[in-house]
Amino acid sequence: MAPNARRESSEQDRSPGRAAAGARTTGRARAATGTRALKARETDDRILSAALQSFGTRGYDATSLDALAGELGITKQTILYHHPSKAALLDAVIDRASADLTATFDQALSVAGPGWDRIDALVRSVFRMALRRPELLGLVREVSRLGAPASTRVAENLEPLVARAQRFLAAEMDAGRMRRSDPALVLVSAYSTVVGVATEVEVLRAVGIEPTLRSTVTRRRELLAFLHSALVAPDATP
Amino acid sequence: MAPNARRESSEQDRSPGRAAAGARTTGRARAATGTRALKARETDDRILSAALQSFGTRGYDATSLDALAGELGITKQTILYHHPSKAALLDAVIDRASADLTATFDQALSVAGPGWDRIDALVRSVFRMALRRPELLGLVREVSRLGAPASTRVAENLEPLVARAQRFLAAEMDAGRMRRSDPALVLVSAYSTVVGVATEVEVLRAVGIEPTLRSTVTRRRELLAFLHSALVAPDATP
DNA sequence: GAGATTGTCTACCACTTGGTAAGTGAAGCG
DNA sequence: CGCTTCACTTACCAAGTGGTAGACAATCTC
Repeated sequence: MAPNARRESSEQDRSPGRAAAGARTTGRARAATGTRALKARETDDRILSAALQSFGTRGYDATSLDALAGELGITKQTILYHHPSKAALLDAVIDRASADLTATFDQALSVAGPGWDRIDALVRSVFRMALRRPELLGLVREVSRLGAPASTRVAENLEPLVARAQRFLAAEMDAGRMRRSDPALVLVSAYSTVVGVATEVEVLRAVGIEPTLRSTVTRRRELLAFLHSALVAPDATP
Repeated sequence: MAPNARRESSEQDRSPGRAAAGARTTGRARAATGTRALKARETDDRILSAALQSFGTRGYDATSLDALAGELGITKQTILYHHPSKAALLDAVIDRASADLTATFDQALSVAGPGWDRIDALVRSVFRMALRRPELLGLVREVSRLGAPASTRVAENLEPLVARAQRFLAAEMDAGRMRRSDPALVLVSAYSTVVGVATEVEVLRAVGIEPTLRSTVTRRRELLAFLHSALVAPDATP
């Protein structure tokens, strides 16, 4: 069954890490940074990585804690020690994926120029992610399918990113470099298109496109042209 | 687990109906159309409807045969009588959904004019479907996620539709009414965009759009503008 | 170094999963 | 009418499911 009963409050009450994260030297109050705690955090890290991988590709329901533990060489109960339930594990995975996504985009945008170049950089970033870390986009889609408690979390986590994108689109429209329309709707269209083209391998295969590296480059170029035509104001760009 | 071991051949060997479908008067060889067989076909129909609904919304893994049987007021074994396994049930559901999709599109295109009007009609058709029969598009996406044996079946079933769309795009490009580019790639972009916008309710919610009927109309209009800008050649349309 | 704490494991449990075996009653057939 | 076939059911089952209880050894605290 889908995860229904999830505690909505209580934030991050799961045992190790996080609680004192951010401050490297925790000082007094709880030293907590011995070799033991460190190794535990490493275990938790491996758990989160494997869970992200599996949730994002196989899916949440299709991933069992036993299987997860199996491929990690630990027992299921170790997972349940770090995360009190499967639903809580999903929450933690969502948080990690959100952080990864945000970091990747921030990095891509930080080296990009102004105007259209930012969209170009973003699309390239998404395609690179679809190739190298397909589980990230897969998780977003999977969680969006799972609905209520989990999808809300993703939405909250990615809200800064969304807000930033909307501000950018609005500014571009104000400057006359883009066709004027509702930024939120343009964002949804662009998001659906980019993620769809980047991820829906099966659909590509259905229309006779084998997803090789070569064809991926072609697709990206084609998509950028598609987006450019749709977004940029007719007399704005060289 | 995902459905892996599925018999690939043997076509439609599931018990009732279908075998002699197409010929109203089966003549000799097996009368098979008594009140009993009829009622059986009706049962199978209800099974397929409920399964399509559940597979398309909750997902394949999240749907148990017990739950399915429960909401139908029959026993799980009745389902397994009509379809030898859950995977076989999925195949049957895919066939039904494909037929529905094809029929809907055919109908939409049969009343549409030439050129851009055909795309307009198609997009409207998809949006209507996303509102009234969300399980159909949901199933396509779900199956595309499940991969290998099931997704192949969808691809095969929808191949005529895809081929038709590609021929249409190629013709439009030849006539100079559309920007010249790879029809297959344009099709993927358009597909991703339309289905994405039509189905990803959670994403919409994330950017602050509540999916009311009113906003759906707005989104559809906006998307049509988006597609029009991306596809139509600059000096082709009024 | 005694005792508390922490991370991990062994053992178990109630429940659900897809699937099988063996009927059962009624419609169809000669 | 007797007998077969068909649509469907009751009764199971082995293999998993997420989750709990408790033991145990390594580490940290004093």
